[in-house]
Amino acid sequence: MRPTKRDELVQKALKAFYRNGFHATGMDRLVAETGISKTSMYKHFRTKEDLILAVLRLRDELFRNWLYRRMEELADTPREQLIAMFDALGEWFGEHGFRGCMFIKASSEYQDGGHPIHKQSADHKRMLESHMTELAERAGLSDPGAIARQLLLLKEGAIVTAHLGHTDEPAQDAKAAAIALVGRHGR
Amino acid sequence: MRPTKRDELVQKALKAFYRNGFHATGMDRLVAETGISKTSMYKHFRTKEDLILAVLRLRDELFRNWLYRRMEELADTPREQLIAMFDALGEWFGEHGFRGCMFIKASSEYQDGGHPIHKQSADHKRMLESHMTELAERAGLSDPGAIARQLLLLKEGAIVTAHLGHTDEPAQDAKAAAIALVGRHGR
DNA sequence: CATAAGGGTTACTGATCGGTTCACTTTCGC
DNA sequence: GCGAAAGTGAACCGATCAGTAACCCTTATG
Repeated sequence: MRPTKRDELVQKALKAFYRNGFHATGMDRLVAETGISKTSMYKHFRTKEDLILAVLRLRDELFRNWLYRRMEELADTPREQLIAMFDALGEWFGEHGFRGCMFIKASSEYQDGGHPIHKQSADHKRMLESHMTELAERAGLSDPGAIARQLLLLKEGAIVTAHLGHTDEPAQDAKAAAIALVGRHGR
Repeated sequence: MRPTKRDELVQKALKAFYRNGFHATGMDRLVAETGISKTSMYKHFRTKEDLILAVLRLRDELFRNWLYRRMEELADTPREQLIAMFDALGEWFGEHGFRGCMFIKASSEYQDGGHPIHKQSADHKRMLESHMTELAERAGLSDPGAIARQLLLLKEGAIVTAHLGHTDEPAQDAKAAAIALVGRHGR
């Protein structure tokens, strides 16, 4: 358990990539922004791609932990927690520095479906889907898989729309839609 | 001022940027793929950014024309046309070469809200919104603005999810959600 | 036929890209 | 206190980045 430079690098690289994009952030810029020498970077990661994959792993962990926890804090029942996802998203959209979903960005810059970065982004979405499906099951909704996928479509749509419009309004729109969808899936 | 090389350049650049991304597509690569000399390119466009803006203008025109027309072909009433949007999207997702929404990509690579490319992408989404709102009004739906925004959230979500998962299934999920949403907005 | 515009060719700029090398210093476990 | 591991700084690699310059070829119109 040696938590030091490597973790520090991944954390700071996460911020830099999130703020500026992957292709647009060169390794030299990373050196400048993180204060970590290039030699060190390449001792921990063979390539920039490896570093990006590590960054995405961290992001996945942080984001899912945050979202799941926030949903639980905001509501008690599984049914209400699914709805509360959009309140949590609204909070995120309102943060200054919000720049959309890192995995959508990643898959936009590394579009080929076979690319490791693209695959890892897809994994993140799949993990979200299975969590939401489980929640929908516990909520006793009919066709939990379908409702989970629909809610996630609203989530992704809200994220990109909030980013494009620099507004957190999509969170409310998505929440209203979510309430309607969950409502009619009966209990 | 006849329509020739300039239009040809924009069309071919559109394909190249769509396939490979903006930062990842250099001007030299564009020369190779389009067969048009760099000198010529820079006679028509002062910078790469100008070229990208022209590409996005073309894309906006092509995409909106295609979507609106397809919606009209697939359904007769405004209400049904709103739903048919997701059938049209499903067709798009199934095309080989589908790589998601060009404007989401653009705003992912040029994240700063003040950047012209980001702004133009936002314009595209706004035009979609006003069209869908109008359609919702003609359909006699209550709160046409809200339903239009909700349907567009489903649309954006479906696009990114289809791209990430290499499947056209999100179109059906989104359509089912859309039917539920439009249904309860009564007439 | 002249001329001018549109386009092409080739080579080039300075900056930056991802990645490597080398010589050296700091930190830490034993 | 010694040696290995970890980290640093700076120079350097070939390739590519966006963009420019100089010169030539074709074509259409007067």
